[in-house]
Amino acid sequence: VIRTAEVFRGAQATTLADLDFLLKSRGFREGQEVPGPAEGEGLFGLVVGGAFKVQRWLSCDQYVVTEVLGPGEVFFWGDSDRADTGLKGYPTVLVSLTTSCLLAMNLAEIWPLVARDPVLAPRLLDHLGQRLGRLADRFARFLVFPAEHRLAFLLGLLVKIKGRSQAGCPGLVPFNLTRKDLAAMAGLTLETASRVLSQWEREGWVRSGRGWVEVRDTQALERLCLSEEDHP
Amino acid sequence: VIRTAEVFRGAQATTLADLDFLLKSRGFREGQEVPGPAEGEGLFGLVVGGAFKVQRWLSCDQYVVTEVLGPGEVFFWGDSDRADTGLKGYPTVLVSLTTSCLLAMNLAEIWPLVARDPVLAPRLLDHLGQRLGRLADRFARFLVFPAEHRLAFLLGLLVKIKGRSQAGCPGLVPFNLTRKDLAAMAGLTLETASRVLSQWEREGWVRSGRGWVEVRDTQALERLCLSEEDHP
DNA sequence: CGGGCTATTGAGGATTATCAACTGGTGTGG
DNA sequence: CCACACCAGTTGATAATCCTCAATAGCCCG
Repeated sequence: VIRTAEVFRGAQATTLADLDFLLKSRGFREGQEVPGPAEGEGLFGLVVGGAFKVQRWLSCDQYVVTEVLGPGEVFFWGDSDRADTGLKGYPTVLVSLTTSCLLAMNLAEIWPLVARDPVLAPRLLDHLGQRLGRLADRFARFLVFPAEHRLAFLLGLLVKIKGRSQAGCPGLVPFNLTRKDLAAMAGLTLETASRVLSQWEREGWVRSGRGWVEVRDTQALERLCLSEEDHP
Repeated sequence: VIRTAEVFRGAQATTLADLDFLLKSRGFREGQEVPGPAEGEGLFGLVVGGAFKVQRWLSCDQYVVTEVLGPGEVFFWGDSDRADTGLKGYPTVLVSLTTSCLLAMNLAEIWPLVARDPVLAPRLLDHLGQRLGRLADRFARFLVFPAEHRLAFLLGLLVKIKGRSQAGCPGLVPFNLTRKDLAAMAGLTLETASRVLSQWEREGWVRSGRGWVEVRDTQALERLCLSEEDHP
């Protein structure tokens, strides 16, 4: 399994052997929370199957999903995000969106491997760099553009995550997704998310139900994203 | 200069020598744009002095500032952001906020150094990880919280960047900052940014003028940020 | 069958964008 | 040195978006 991961491709045999030994596989049911690292430690992980949302609590009853990690993606979960950054008292958590599988190890133990294997470091840096770029993109869009654009862009990202449940339905988001989740990812309330989806359903662009969404007209949604960025 | 940078601390002597040879120093006047990498190449850089804004264009007349890089911060500027990600046609640019100095080199040439030096990779990964975490924090806040919170949080970040012009004025943002820039960083229009600042000026919490802002009551602004996240 | 959760829909209101007019400072060129 | 344009900022009126609150319907589970 480790060998097939994009981030580890081309790594030395000894590195792969060490990873084989260190990384522990863990399964998660839908909606289950990934236990965070212990005090003063960190967690390094790789998503093998399924998907996880990175959820940031803003208050006791409100959260925002900052990222969705699909198969092949990696995370560095610092020791409680360091005291000075982040929303104090409300930590970041990882929650599985569907039946998922994860490989995880102590964060501290990855550093010797990174230092020793000349392939690993560039791979991981590139991976993080891409993530930073994508988040900056979403940040810019979601600050400025209206609800329709945000949801359309978000669905465009979500359907690209490959999953088992998509067999035969290419436009189906491959995991459970309530209106509340969608709203938390787009920075909206579930009411507005519901309204936008209802409108799109009337247009015939999507189909949706309790906990699932299927995109039927990808181009229509792409037009909603592009219409506001292109004025040449 | 290279030796004093946090990201390079503890690196091998040969690494530092190589960096010394590869990194070229470049000065920038206020408002000047950093020339991007050539087609198919990339740029690796370290901010030595001053500050730069990472500016993302959304349309021909609107941009958002996704990050502000201060002294000691590093950037990996990919080859035109890769075709599949980002806002097509409107690239990301780096613009200096004040008289600034930068060390830069070809991105491709950093990989051998990273692969060889066991200290460098963990440092850079940690640096990027922190940046990702901070951006996720801003993302969550700015999606959900109102204008006052966003601006207060933003000013809190900006005054922490150390600069020459702050000598004697600890609350002064150490570079030129128009209302338009502030608005672009907070995802607001310059009118609302102006209104909020005027209000704060009446309260005596800030002072501001043409292109500068000084925070006089840090705690008042911190209260504006905290009031909405803590409901225990 | 009832309780809880998800989703839908409506009305009202708060926030913020948009448009517009205006002020004052800065720099430029005659 | 002054007139001028121009830019940054301010302020007001209006409008649009989206949130909040509330009521209701449907689905799943015990």
